[in-house]
Amino acid sequence: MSEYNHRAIEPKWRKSWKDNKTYKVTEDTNKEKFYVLDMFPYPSGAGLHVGHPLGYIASDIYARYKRAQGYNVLHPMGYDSFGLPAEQYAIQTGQHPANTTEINIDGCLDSNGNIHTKYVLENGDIIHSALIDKSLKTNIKDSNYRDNIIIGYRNQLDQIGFSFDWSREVRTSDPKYYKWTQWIFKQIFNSWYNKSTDKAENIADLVAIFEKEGNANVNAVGEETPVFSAEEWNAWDIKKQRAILMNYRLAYLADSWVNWCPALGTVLANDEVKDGVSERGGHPVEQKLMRQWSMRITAYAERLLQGLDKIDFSDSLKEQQKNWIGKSQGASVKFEVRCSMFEVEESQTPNPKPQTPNSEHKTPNQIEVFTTRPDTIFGVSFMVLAPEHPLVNLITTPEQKDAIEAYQKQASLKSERDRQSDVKNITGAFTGAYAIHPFTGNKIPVWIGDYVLASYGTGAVMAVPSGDQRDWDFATHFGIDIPNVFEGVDISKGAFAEKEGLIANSDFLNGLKVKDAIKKAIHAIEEKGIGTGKTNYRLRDAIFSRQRYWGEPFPVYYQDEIPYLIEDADLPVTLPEVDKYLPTEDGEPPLARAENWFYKAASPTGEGKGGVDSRMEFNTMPGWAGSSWYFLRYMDPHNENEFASKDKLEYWNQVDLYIGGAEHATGHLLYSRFWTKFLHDRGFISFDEPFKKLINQGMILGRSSFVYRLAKSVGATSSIEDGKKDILPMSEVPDVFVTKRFYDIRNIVLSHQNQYTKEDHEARKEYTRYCEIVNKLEDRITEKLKLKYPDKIGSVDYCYTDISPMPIHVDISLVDNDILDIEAFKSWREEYKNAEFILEDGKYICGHEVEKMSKSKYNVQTPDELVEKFGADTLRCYEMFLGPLEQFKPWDVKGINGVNNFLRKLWRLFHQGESFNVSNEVPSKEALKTLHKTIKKISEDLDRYSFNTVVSTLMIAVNELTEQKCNNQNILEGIIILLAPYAPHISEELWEKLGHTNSITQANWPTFDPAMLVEDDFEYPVSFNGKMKFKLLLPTSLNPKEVEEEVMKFEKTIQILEGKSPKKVIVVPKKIVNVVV
RNA sequence: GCUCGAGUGGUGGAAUUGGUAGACACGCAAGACUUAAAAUCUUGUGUCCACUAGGACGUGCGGGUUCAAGUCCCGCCUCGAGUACCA
Repeated sequence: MSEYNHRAIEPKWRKSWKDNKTYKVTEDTNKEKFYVLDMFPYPSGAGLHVGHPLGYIASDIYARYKRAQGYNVLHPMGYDSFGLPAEQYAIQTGQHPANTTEINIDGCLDSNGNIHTKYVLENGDIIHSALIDKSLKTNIKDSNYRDNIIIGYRNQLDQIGFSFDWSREVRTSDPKYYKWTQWIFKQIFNSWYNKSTDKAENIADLVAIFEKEGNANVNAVGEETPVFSAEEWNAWDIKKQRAILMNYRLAYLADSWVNWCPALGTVLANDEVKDGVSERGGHPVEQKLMRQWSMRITAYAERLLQGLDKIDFSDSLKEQQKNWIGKSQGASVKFEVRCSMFEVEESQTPNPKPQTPNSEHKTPNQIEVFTTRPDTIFGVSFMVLAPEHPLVNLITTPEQKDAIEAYQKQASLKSERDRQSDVKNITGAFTGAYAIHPFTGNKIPVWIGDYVLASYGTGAVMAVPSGDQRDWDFATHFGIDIPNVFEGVDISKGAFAEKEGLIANSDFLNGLKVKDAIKKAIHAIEEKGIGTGKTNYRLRDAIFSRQRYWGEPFPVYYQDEIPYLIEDADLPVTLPEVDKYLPTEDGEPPLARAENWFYKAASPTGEGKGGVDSRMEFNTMPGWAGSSWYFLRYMDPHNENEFASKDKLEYWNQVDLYIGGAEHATGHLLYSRFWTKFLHDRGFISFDEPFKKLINQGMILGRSSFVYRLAKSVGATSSIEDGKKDILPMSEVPDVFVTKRFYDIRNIVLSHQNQYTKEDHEARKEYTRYCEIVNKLEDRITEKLKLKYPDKIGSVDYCYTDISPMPIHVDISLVDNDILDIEAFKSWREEYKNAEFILEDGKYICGHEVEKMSKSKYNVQTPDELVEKFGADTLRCYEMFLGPLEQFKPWDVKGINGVNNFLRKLWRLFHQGESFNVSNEVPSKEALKTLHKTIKKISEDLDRYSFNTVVSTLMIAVNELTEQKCNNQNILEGIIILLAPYAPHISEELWEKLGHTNSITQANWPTFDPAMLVEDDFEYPVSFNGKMKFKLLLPTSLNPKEVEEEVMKFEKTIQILEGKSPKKVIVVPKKIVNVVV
């Protein structure tokens, strides 16, 4: 066996690793730990394409590298297995999502490659949940039925040779796992956020305070709650007490405006909505007021922001989180409102309450606003309220009532999306009411307008048209005053929004710089008692309910519509069986279909009694629930008493390296940081950031191939009188495909219609030539058709002159090096079997384009076929070799041969002819130099996560050793240890052949010895005025002065200087010489 | 619009702190082996001029700092990502 044969080597070692549990890891306090984690996947039936394993390969390499360095490495994998696709499929087919999820993960084939009988019907048809393409009926008698069978995520992953400790696998949909998701929910429910200690605390402590002294001194994050005394609290019944506590809980039930997606039948979190449509599926989303569970993530806004400084995430990701949190500093100010209606309407309570978590106490005759520019308060010439603002109905004068109501109605009909796309359209209505300027006493009109959002700040703004473009536009549109409060600035064309310059026309702020004016203004506002300095966040509380089936049930039941928690002993609350996975007729979530779903246990704590009046919660938790803490469960995945033991949590601690896609920037990565901080606050874990270092892998894009089809039509050339009846059917006319050159040349000719450069002339000539070929072909086709269908009317007409040839995606498997396999293409589709081709140099050249990989573009490359053809080691190296991990890059199979050649070349270093052949002689100085510079470079590269350059370095090493004809055992052993993280199978095989009985995964990373790289000579590049002219080999022992002398003596120097003497000579030892002339 | 990131041969990319631009690989071309093909090996390959020696230009564009700039600074252009009435 002298040739490298991955088909023999790779299965052998994968079996060995499995049998010997090579990658099983236990807590070993003698070793330093290292935790390498991948974002776990949602297991879809479509399986993996080459883009998916990219991050897993990188993390696997890093895990293996750290292991070789002596770390105890935790490197687990699992599945985020709750999710929409399985549920949508369940709705369509009635299949339980647990079944399809299992199929997608485990696959349908046994170890011999035969389908499990449970997926085969009596007549041999395969049940369609086992098929990748569900629309294709497939029978086990079909010769290639395996092509359409789900291989299973796990099987696909296993082929690539990852070093995951699979004994730690978790699945979020496994009741053993979600038991603890529910348990964590209970902790969050039973917690409140104490602003004084700046952390989450047990709600029982809060109850104790209420019982003792009421809530007057409680400084908590939560809904506005009227002050009550201990006596009042103690006198209330449990229902009332529970209702009050809901204002404080970190997981709370409230009526909130939510993103309702009718097509999906559920609400979505803000990060699940993109451009006004759902991220998954692109369905429209509307605002709806619903009773929902929410998580009070806003309590953590500041800590989530500050925590970013402690963690190593990319700048762009930190930036995204910062924007999402959206901190802004300024002041909140109250404006008095004068309105004759007040006396009449004052007693009425406003409703419905908008979602304004930050709003302070308001009496009905005040409008509270938030501003970041209190320095411009003298520039206020009107106020604007959001149309939904509760004050609007109270302050509107009778004369304006109709106009206001009409506007409110119009605004409420607009979806979020319409509002966004309608930014330029300025709309609003005057309420008839006036506010009083707190400093000037001027009357300022109060308007409503939908450019003010009900959900941000207080839902109202003080409009400063001179300093804010939106206010300026509004004022200009409605003819409102624009008082200028900036010194020497022209505001006739637009607002001046810069935070620079001096303030003018502003009484006590005149002549101050913006920064100073802000301070002074806040001071004055506070002194007057009309407001305070304030910080606002854009971050909203996270909606935690989903009206779906396939998610974690809440550990919650209701009595008198008050929620109570299920006892720990009764966890997990498992998903009940339902007849359909759809909402009920009255719009309740699918879980409401479950029969007799009540909490039957009597509660020992006396809160809620259980029984048939204790219905369970019908909502389920969102996708991010299970993924917010899974990295903790890997530490102790089988623990039945705790989510993970304290010791193990302490040992494994934070994730040292986390790799995954950037699409989770504001979802998963923010939520898991939030839960980690919460668990830290409540003393369950010792750290408050989950991920120390994060790398976002870039997407691998597909390289699509195109063929160009000419437009065709069938025209009637003869009349009916000729005795011919039917018109020739279009499908009988063969398609004509032109090569890429025709397409290009046509575009060139058309884009330069009136220019007659030489190139254009050439292009025209070439184009004419092509057109003639097309004409001839057309004649030939017409003749053929006439013979075949003598009694039909019509001739073919190719519209190459006025209709552009149409680029059509063609399956990349039919194209090699842009050359189309014409025969394969003809049999690809029935409609192409008679197709004709216009070639160039006898070949059909396809066009290409880089786009996202997708089935519909026929550019998907699966790892399976590459593993089959080249081996997993080649695939692993190639995916890394492609370019920097973070970068988006096109997939192109062409280069994979080069990487495969490298492994074969490496194999040959160990062999001579047919036999394995390594020597035990003392290695040459050269070979040692090659080895040690490789050790140095690879270690440095891996330390900075430069995965691609490592492959090049290994190639260089192998090239050099081949050149040196080195087959020295010591050297080659070093090289394969360095290679092992990238190509573990071949390394294990060669390691074994070198006589080792242990696994190469136990070998130590070689140590770099600088002495091996010491050189006697250095080849100095000598440049003149910075331009390199020649190289000169000089002893490294020379000092700069001596180097200069040697250079000046050298004949080429004298030649270049032409007798002139240099102004200066710069010598950087062992780097460069620069002669300045 | 705002924020962040990126622009280097025919292609993917390398150049880590300012110090030989284009490593490594693909592709292409020529040659060797072969009846032939595949595989393998050898050589060449930034552009232009000279086609030998050599010279000029060259990292999106324009300027600057420096003995020296892909790398630092200023101003633009293009592409990508995120975000968008956030007061």
